[in-house]
Amino acid sequence: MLQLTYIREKKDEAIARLAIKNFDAKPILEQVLELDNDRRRTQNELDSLLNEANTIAKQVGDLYKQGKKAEADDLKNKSAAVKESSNKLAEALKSIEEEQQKLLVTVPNTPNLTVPKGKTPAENENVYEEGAIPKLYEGAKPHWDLTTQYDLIDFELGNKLTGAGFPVYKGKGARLQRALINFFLDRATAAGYLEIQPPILVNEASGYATGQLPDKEGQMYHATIDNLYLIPTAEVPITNIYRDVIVKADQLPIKNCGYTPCFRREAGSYGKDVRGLNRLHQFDKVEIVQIAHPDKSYETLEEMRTYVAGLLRELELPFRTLKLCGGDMSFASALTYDFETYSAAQEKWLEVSSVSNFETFQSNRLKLRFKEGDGKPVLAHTLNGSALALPRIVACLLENNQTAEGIRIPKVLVPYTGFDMIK
RNA sequence: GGAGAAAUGGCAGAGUGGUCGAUUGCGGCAGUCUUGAAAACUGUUGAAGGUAACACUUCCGGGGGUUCGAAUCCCUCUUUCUCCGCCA
Repeated sequence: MLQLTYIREKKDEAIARLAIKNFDAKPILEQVLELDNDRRRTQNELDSLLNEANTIAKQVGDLYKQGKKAEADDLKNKSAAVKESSNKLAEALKSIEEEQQKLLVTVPNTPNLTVPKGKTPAENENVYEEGAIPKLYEGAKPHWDLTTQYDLIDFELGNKLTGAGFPVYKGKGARLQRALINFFLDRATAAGYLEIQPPILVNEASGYATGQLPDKEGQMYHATIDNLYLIPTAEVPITNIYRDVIVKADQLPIKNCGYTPCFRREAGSYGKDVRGLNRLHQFDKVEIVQIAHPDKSYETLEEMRTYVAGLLRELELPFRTLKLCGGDMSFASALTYDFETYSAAQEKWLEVSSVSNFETFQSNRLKLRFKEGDGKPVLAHTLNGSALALPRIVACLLENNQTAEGIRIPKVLVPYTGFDMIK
């Protein structure tokens, strides 16, 4: 959620920046500001009425002490009238605030000024590319055939147990999952991230604070009996650790990482992109989260970007980094880098990580602030990224490393898998 | 799941209807002293709205109520603790 003071002070800048996301902010922001004036005026009136009521109450107390009962009763009547009008104003204030809030939550984050204009993924800016596209041997197969051939992942069985998009990993397939998770967690810990193991169900308040609710409600699995949501990413519980928290400036940056399964309903996704591991309802991911000083958050973003690139390099996967254009960015992000690895048998790039700076967009809803010395609390910047999501990495590893003799495991993973070939 | 107790500022812990946003201690910050530090002493120290700055308003787990007036009384929800039951 955008900060009201920002809209108040830099409305035109906000409108210009939101135009990069192809969002016409002018009418909404103007309405928000109008409501803001209403709100302040109403609050002022209410405050002076309450002041009056407080004064009367004190006088009544004094009069009783002095034994002047008749005068006290007089004042009590006066108080009743004041109370009636203050109640009315309080209600008006509440509805103004609600209306304003309703509008504010529909406004996306203002993108960084370096974000390229554009509407579709085709307009994302390819900022970096590394690694050679592998040439596969004759008879190479897509991963969904390899997983069957080597009995690594059983999609049909998952379908029986739960439904489409819930695969069952078996034997070396399961071991490869565990290896990747441990590899990612070890690397993150070595890079200074504190490992967190959060709950994978969260309450409504958490969903709201990181922005999954109310707009993306249909994308989360909802355990209605207890009104809990299955997390779509570890970002939700980990970022919510800092909801309503004021940290000290010298604690920044805060670096957390966590492995969790992630659950996504993926309502509205069809077609060949959902084949095999490309799009699942349940998948595993290690997430990295940072809370940074506003002056440092873009340095932090670059650091995270370098970190993710390092992981892909170690896994020997060809990858590229895209700076997302305004139209392809998420609602909450100010700047996002996507990482894609090349899937050699599918002959296409697959998104495996997304690293974003949210600036104060999340922290405003979270009320996540930091304090410098005796200064006033200031909203911190939040950032997060996948490091990494497993399924598409697995797809690329299987496809790119397949040989007539079997599938080769990258060197860095061998200590974790305990085998160097899947035969 | 049953019975009882509790929820107050970063922490501990007073406060049971009237200058209580809240005594006090610890912690934090600033200063005095010191070559420096510690100790001691002095001062300061919650958040939100509002204002040019004050004023002013709101917040004592959440919500509602009683009252001229609520941290204090009532209702309700949540959470925690103790005992019992069940259990990976």
